[in-house]
Amino acid sequence: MAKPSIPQGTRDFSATVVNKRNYILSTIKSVFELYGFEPLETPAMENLETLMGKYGEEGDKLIFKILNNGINNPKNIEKSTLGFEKALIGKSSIELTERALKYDLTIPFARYVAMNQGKLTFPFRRYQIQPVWRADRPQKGRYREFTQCDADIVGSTALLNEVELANIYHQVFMQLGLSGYTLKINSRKILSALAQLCGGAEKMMDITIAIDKLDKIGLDKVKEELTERNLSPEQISIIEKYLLIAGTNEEKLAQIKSLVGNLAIGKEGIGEVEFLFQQTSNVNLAIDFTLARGLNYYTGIIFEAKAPAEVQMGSIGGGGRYDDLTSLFDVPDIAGVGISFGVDRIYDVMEELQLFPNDIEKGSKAIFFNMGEAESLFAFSVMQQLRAKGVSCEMFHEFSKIAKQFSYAEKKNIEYAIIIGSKEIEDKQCLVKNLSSGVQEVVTLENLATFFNK
RNA sequence: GUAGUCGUAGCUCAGUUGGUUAGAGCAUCAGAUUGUGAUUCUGAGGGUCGGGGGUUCGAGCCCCCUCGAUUACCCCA
Repeated sequence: MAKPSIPQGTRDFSATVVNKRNYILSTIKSVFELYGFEPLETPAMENLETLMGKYGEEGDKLIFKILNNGINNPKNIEKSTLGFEKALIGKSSIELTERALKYDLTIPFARYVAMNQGKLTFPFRRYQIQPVWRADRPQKGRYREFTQCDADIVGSTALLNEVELANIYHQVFMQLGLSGYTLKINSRKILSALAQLCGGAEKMMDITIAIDKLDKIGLDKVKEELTERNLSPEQISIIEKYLLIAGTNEEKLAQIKSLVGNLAIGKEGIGEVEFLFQQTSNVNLAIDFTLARGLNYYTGIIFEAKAPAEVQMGSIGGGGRYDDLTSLFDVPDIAGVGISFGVDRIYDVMEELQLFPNDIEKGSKAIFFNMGEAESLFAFSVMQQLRAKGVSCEMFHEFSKIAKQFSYAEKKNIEYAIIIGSKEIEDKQCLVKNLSSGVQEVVTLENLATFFNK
C-alpha cells in the first residue's frame, strides 16, 4: 500500500478547522434566513448536459466529469470506443461520461427552478450552502473542492433585490469582522454598451476579459491584449477612455454618462448602478466599470466582494443578475439575481487577519480523571448523571499517571478536571479543578450539576 | 494545460568541494516520582534522505525521469 494521500486540491478538516468553518457558515446562514431565504440542497453530481456550455469554454474544461460505469461491458464496446475517439480530440462524449460534479450552485439552482416551476411560489428566494468542484490547478486561495454559499431570488426584476443582496454582503462581512471589505459593482449593460461602441456584441467577451485584468497587469498590457484580440486602434482608444474613468463613485457615474450614456442599453445600465449606489449608503460600495465577471450568464448588475486590501486574495464573493438563466432549460421569463460567498477564501483571510474569536474551540466542559478501576466505575455513573443535566463531559478511561491525564485535558481545551478517588466516594464529594486558573474546590456530588449549570 | 521553487524522524530544520554507522531541537514513550499539570535528570522508540534510473571506488549532495507539495500564468470563489 502506498502512503495514504488525498486528491490534489482537497483537504481534511480537523476539529479546530471545522469549528472555525462552522462559525463562518452559521453567520452566513443566519443572515440569509434573516432576509427570508429558504434552504435548498441539490446533488453533488448533475447530468453533464446540464452543466456544459454554461460557464464558457474555459469553464467546460474545468468541470470534473464522472466516467460511466460499464464502458467495458461487451455490448457497450462499440459505443465506448466511439466515445474515446471523441474524447481524444477534446470533445465531450456522453458515451463516456453522462454525469459531472457540480461546478457552482447557480446552474443547478436554475435547473431546479426549471424543473419545479409549477410548484414554486414566486418570487422564490433560496439559499444553498454546499461544496462544488473545479478541475483547476490549486494555488493560494484556490482548491478543487470548495464550499459556496449562495442566495438567489428568482421571479423578480425589481432592483430592490440587488439592494438587499448588497446589504447581505455588508451584514455578513461586518459580523465576521471583515469591515475592510469592498463590494465592487458594475452592470453588464454598461459593458455591453461599450462593446457596441467598439465593433459590436461579439466583441463583448474579448473586451471584458481584457479589461477585467486592469488592476493586475496595467493599462498598457490591457491595450496589448486588446490588439491581440483584433481590436482596432480606434476601438482601443475608446476603451482606454473607458478605463481611465476614475474618482469617487459620483465622479465615475458622471464620466460614464458622457461615454455610453447616449446608448439605450448604456443608459439603462447606468441607471441601475446609480440606483443601487443611492440606496446602499451604508455599504462599502465601489463602482468599478472594469469589473466584468467571467460567467457569461450575467445580464445586469454584477457584484464582486474583495477582501480587505492588506490581504492578498482575489474575490471572496460574487454574483449578479441573470435575466434569462432558466431559458437555458427551455423555461423563459424567469428573471433572477444572486450572490455567492467563497467560504474557503473567507476562512483564509480571517486566519491571516486573526479574526476568529478565541472561544471558538471548546472541547468537553469537564473531564473525570481515572483514579483506579473501582473509582472510575463510580465516577462513570456520576458522569452519566452530569450528562443527563446537559453538561458536556468525558472520562479518561485508561488508568494513567495523573500528569498524563492533565496534559490530555489541557490539549483538548477542557475547562475542568473532576477527581473522584476512594476518599471522595466515602465523603460523597469530588474535587473540581479549573484547569486554566488552577483553582480547586470541593463540591458535593449532589451539587455537582448545579456547579456547572450556575 | 504552461512555468518557477521545494521534498531529510510525528513537527521545525542542520547535513562542509561527493567520503566511516545520516544528526539536533521540539514532540512521543518508559523510569527517577503509587493523588495534582512545573523544573531537572536518565533511557528508549522513530529514517529504504518522496520514488525510479544513471555517473562514481563511494551519492542525502551531481545528472535524467517520475510523483507530491507550493507559487504564478490561463481562468476563477
